[in-house]
Amino acid sequence: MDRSPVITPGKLSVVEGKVAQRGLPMLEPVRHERADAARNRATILAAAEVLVAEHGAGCVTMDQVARAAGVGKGTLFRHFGDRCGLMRALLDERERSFQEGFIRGAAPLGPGAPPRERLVAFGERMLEHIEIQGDLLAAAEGAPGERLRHSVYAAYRAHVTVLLEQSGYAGDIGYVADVLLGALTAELVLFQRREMAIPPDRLKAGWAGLIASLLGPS
Amino acid sequence: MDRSPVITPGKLSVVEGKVAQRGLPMLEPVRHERADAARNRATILAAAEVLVAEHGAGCVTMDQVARAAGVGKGTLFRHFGDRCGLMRALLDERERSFQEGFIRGAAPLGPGAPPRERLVAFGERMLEHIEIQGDLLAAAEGAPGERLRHSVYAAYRAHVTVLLEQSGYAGDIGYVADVLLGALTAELVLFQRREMAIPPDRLKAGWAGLIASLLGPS
DNA sequence: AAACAATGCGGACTGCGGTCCGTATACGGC
DNA sequence: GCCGTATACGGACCGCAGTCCGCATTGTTT
Repeated sequence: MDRSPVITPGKLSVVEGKVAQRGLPMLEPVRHERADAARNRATILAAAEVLVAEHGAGCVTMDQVARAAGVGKGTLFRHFGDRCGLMRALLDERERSFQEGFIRGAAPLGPGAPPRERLVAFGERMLEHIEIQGDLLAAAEGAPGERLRHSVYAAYRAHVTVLLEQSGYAGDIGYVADVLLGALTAELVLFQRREMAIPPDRLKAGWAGLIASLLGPS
Repeated sequence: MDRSPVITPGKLSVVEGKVAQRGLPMLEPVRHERADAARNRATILAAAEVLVAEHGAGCVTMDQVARAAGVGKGTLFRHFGDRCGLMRALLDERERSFQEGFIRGAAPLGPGAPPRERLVAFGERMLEHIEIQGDLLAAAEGAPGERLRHSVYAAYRAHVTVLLEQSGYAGDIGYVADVLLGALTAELVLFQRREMAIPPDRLKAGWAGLIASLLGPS
């Protein structure tokens, strides 16, 4: 797990400015992905996409993907680390446009609207996202807590934190952000939708009501 | 999975009054556990307890438990269904006394105190519970959503729902109950404690503040 | 006590995620 | 074009959760 660098180059061609979990900034030299590797990654993603569309994200095994893509299993794991990594890669594009929406998109989701409304819009948008990508999101969840460690979560958390702050929320903002994001978990939402048969509108209303209760009368 | 009834008899000797998920009440005849089976269950639990204490809940395999208990693997799965079932069984006793605490115990956790205070006390107690049983709780979590399906969750949910209602909360009580319980998940709390190094006091304060914000000035 | 279901037992077996390492291939330097 | 090395590839291999099914034990009935 430490031996092979597994760079997962999404689109970075320069040193990623990221800092490892409480570690030192990584100033490693840029390592270039080989041409065949890039080709293989694309092939694998394409094959995986088809299989997932066909059988559902939960029923696709890594061997199936490898065989369908015509590559060895090792290649697959080299590129994506583990099963969840592959699923996340499949989500990636849509996730990215989703993030664009609330960072630079139009109000009320994007900047421009008052923070409370943005918060409500964020939740509603996320619920729709889960509605569509539910299976994939569920399949992308790995061991307990992994979700929280990932950069996607950090982005959501930062967003919610800022909005809470701008709303003038008085309590422990970081804490509340985590709790609020818990309401928008694929695990919970899929349960509410499928097992408790709660309609999307009620979830959205519930979210809006929650925000309203929290931030008090404005 | 359907073939063998797997009754998991904790202490019930009469028909369990439970109702299956939106199903009909189960009026099946009482089947009682054979003597050797009961003996084996106890042996297994004892062995598992030792192993978990020794190596941590996450590092104990089912084969290890089986070998240590001197039984076959099949027996183990027959009794507990799956790995999580075994972990839950280990938690069971402590969980039960925990539940006793807020159902029939002394105020402010138990009845007698105003519902808001009971809610705060409930969260604080749960945080302590996670502090102590964290590893086991994490190991007991299975596939995403399984937690929510279990009767323990139903009990917590019912409790929180009632308290919210008694507090005169105006919004969607069921929804808010689920969200609040999300704040008391082993997954989240262990992450906050271990990876974000948030001290217990801040979590308790965060919870209390959250309740206060939600229910407004009293 | 004998015979018969019902229930429980054990451990070989399967399928899957993930690793390892000997071999093949692409790329930079000459 | 040729060579050396960093990089990537493949698939045999491992450990673990969970299943299956022939055999053993229990306790019940007559």
